This record gives sequence, structure tokens and C-alpha cells, in this order.
Amino acid sequence: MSEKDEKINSLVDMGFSEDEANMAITRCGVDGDLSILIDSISASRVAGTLDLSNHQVTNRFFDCFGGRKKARLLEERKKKRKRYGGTTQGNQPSLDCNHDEHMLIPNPMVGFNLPNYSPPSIRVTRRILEQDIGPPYFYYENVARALNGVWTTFSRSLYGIQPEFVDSKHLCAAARKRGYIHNLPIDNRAPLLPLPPKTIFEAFPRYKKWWPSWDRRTQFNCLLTSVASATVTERIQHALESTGNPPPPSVTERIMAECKRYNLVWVGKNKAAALEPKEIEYLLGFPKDHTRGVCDTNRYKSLGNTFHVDTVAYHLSVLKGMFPNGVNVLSLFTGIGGGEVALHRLGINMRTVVSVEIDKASKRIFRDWWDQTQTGTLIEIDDVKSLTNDEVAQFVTRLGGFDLVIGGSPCNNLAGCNRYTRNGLNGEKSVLFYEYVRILNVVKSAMARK
DNA sequence: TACACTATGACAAACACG
DNA sequence: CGTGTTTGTCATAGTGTA
Repeated sequence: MSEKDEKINSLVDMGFSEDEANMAITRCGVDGDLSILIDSISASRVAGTLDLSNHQVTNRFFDCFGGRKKARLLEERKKKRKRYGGTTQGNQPSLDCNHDEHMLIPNPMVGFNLPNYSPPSIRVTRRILEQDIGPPYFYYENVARALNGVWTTFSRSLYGIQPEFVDSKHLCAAARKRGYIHNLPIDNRAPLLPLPPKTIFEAFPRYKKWWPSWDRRTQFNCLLTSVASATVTERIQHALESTGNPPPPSVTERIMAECKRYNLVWVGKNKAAALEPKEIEYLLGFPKDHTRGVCDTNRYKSLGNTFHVDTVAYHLSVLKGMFPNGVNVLSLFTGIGGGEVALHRLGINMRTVVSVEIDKASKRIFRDWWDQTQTGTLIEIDDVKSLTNDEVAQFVTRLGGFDLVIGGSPCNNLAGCNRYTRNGLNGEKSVLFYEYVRILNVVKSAMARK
């Protein structure tokens, strides 16, 4: 079989038509990665059916830039297109293989809507192609501030659907800037109740006692995968003890930088400390002791990598009315089960969850939670790469289809704090995004055949 | 092998300013 | 408008201990 035929076969397996596959190979060449071909097909679907000059999401939050600034951004985009388009890339159409488009992140980062967010939002209308409306519903997540162009690729690979960017600080006491692409309805969402506390003191009143007046934080920064150790807090304590009260600005500024970076709290006189795992569980909407039983390093790591339950639950809440008999879920990059915990807290019964997760500690945490709270079936798979198209199709047949495909692919190579391997979407871990696309497309086409 | 701890100081993108 | 400044980030590699 020639390389071209092989690629066409793979693409057809994923649910693309033979014509589409042929076109993509003509445009991008037979040497291109499968991912580039998928991009190309998705792009032409979008280009062919939607008018890109008119935003499909009319949302006042995308209009929140002042006129001048917006005009400037548009100018820059034009310039970039000029710079990267056409001539330097041979005869490649710029829309297909150009990853340099900007994706505007709305400010404030409140998504399409939020519970109790005022002023009442102007009605958001979002159009999704008929063929891409669920079931299966899908829900994809990653860091909002990825490298430029990455979200354009996410969107393009996921049927041109506009991402929804939400900073969870609008829902809880910690920032968590994330983008979500999904084909769920966005009307009639309902938050989990009670609404979580939105300030540090509401969440942890006991820290008021030792909180210095010059620490003006009211919310935490993003909860990361590792925390400050004793030397950091000792250094702070020493600095405070060796200066007067109040300490000079030079000292407080340095200390504040550490506090913000590590999300420190004040637990005694001059004594700052890292948040405990159970406190992070609470902030992120997990049940008490959810991650208990593995070592602290693994608890922090898996918590740093997970969803904010309340944010995700708010988006998934629309499923409750649609599936009174429960759902079958394909959960990719499950981690400690943020999506499942959200469904559970929404009162949505999970008949079956096929969970793909490679990390042993996360798997154990999730399995323990499942055994203690669920009556449905859990099927565990280790690695997305080893999950073949045939196996996915067999699951679809066996279970009668998936109602929800949910997952957030690795951000390691996209996250700003990675100084070593922030090499973008083709990095070792983040490239697994394309496995999500592959598997989702197989599910879609297998369900369409039924 | 598993864990705890430490130092590291990159980088894009938003922002402020003239 | 360019240009310098600030901000914040689902992190990693290496070392030592048990």
C-alpha cells in the first residue's frame, strides 16, 4: 500500500470522506503529519460552510476591546497573514496550514455566561454545524494562555467551534484560566449549590488571624503542581523577624512575590506556609480526602493538573435534563476524575465510564472514588496511544454509543511556567491532543453509522 | 524505586508610557 | 505608534535520602 493510500485509509477510519482525505493530501502533500491533514480538513469544512469574516459567536465579551485596540489587533492579524502567507510557503493555502492566527481571549474571562454574573449578559448565539451537534457531546479543556496559534489549532481541529475561556476565579477563590471547546448547549445552565466561597477569607476564615495588612490578596493565583517547601517559608520568616514592624516595602514586595508565586497563607506570626492538599481539594470542588492515600507530591501534582469541578459542572449541567437514565462517558486523560466528580455532583448517573489515564497515582485515586461512590461500570485503559480505532468502535457498538467524550490533554509543553520544554503543540506530551481528536472522530463516525 | 526537596529564571502576552 | 515593563504560569531537572 502506498503512503498516500495508507493516509487516506487512516483518515477514512477517522470518519472523514475519501474526497476530503484526497483534497487534504493534495493541499498539504503526502509527507505531512496526519495531524496536519486533519487540521486541513477541519479548516476546509469551516471555510466551506461558515463565513469566517463574521464571528459565529456574537458575544459582547468578544467585543469588549475598545474600538481602537480592536482595529489595531485586526491590523496586526492582517500583517501577520501577509508575512506568513503565500509566497514563503509555496502554494500552501494560508488557511490550511497556517498556525499563526491570534485567538482573542475575552477580558473579563467569563466564558459565554456565568452564574449570577451581572450585568445580565446579552444573549449569546453560537452556531455549530448540524453534523457536529451531539450526541456524542464532547468537552475539551486546556490552559487558556497557551502559545499563540495553539487555540486556533484546537478550534480548527474541533470543527471550528469557538472556545469558551473561563477564569475560575469568578466561581471560586483561586484563579484558573482555561479554555473549553464543546458542543453542549449553553442555555439554561445551572451551577452546583451552594456556590463556593470566592475569597480567601471566606474559604479559610482562620487565616485572618495572622494575615498581615500589607498582604492585599483576596484570591489565590493558579494552583500549580508543586508547592513551596520549608526553605522558602523559613526565608520569609527570617526576613520578617530581622526587620521592624511594619517591614519596609523592599522586604514586603519580595515576600509578596513569593506568596503570589506559591499561594502561601499565613498560619502564625511571621509564618507563611503552603496550602495543604485537602485545602486545594476543597478549592477545586473535590470531596474531602479525594486524593488521600498517595504521597503528597502526587497529590499536589494530580490536583494541579485537574479541572475546577464547579466550572466544568456548570457547563455540563445542561446534560442533566437530557439524560435522565444516565450517560456513557469516554473519559480521556481522566486524571483524578474532575469531569466525573462534576457529573456525580450534578446528580447525573454514569452507567459506564471508559477511562484512559496513564498515571498510576491518579488512576488509583480515581478508582477508589469510583468504587466508593458509583454503581456503574468502570473500564480502565492505560494509554491513549494504545487505544485503537477498532477498539473505540467496538466500545461504541457494545455500549450503544457514548453520550459524552470528555478530557483535557496535557499542557506541559504549552504552560508558561515550563522553562525547559515549552515547545508548543508538537511537544512530547501536548501532541497527545491529536489523539483526542482521533478518538473523538472515531466515536462520531461509528455513531453516525448506526 | 519512591519520595521530598531545591534551584531554576523562560517566556509570551498583556500592559503602561512617552 | 513603537518600546520598555510587568505579570503570571495544569513545570522540570537534579540531588539526596530511606
